[in-house]
Amino acid sequence: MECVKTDTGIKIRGVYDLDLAQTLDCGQSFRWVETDNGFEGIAYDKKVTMRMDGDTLYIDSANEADFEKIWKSYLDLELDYGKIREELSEIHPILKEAGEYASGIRILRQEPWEALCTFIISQNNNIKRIKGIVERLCENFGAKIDGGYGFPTAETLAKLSPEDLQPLRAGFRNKYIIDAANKVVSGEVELEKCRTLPYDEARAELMKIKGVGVKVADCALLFGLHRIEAFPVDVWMKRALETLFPEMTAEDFGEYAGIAQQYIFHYSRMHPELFIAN
DNA sequence: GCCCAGGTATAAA
DNA sequence: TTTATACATGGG
Repeated sequence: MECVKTDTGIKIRGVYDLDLAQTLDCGQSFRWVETDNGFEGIAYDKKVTMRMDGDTLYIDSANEADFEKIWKSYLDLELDYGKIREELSEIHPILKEAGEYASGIRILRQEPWEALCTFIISQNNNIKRIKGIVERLCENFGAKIDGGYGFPTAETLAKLSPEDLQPLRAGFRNKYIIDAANKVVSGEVELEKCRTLPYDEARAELMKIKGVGVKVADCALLFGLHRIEAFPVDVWMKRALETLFPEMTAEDFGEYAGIAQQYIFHYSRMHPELFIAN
């Protein structure tokens, strides 16, 4: 993997197991939009555009320092997903097939607070509307950056009341967002501790927040704190498990359960006919 | 109008 | 411990 400067940003040669559509537009992050030039989005207060050409990743509006500091980690480029797919393939033949089908998915290392907040918004909601609410959240309360708005900090939101979030049109989730901000700022919930806490305790830590149940907690752990053993189960995944892996539970997927979950989710979404029976 | 969307809090069985 | 219902909003 080698990063060099270009006219418009940087390019990185030797990037494998990465498909930007599968990774940036699969419901783990809500701030990426596909344009003519690639995927445009904001993370860590930086706006960039990404596109792939073979094994080369182009990131426009980025520099080499930010690649080392932000984007290499954000795209999880130092984890060998090919090797992980091999290990998962041993667990179950369908997992092998799902992995091959969605081999360009990576688990983003998003900012913990952003992941927590966006998945609170995601409950009983659809991706299109989630993206709209997140966009309004950033425009209204995020810091102005070059080309857009960063994700608002917990400190900023903790100063507000649920009524102040009315412009988001997020409905009953407003009070959950404010509760999360308050508990993160007061230290009652320590996000960083959730990186190293035993999984069950990390989950319980996040579930102190109103509006955070097992699903939202698991998503925040997986996508915000890179706890890749977390295996978020929603209504769709529950059905996929019952149909495709009737003999298995979430724990059986092992230390890479979160990656397995993403493969299964993508695979099952692309093969809805498997579930018509229900 | 009705149903649903990568759920959760709450009350009741 | 398990099961039913409300919750805000917007698109189909």
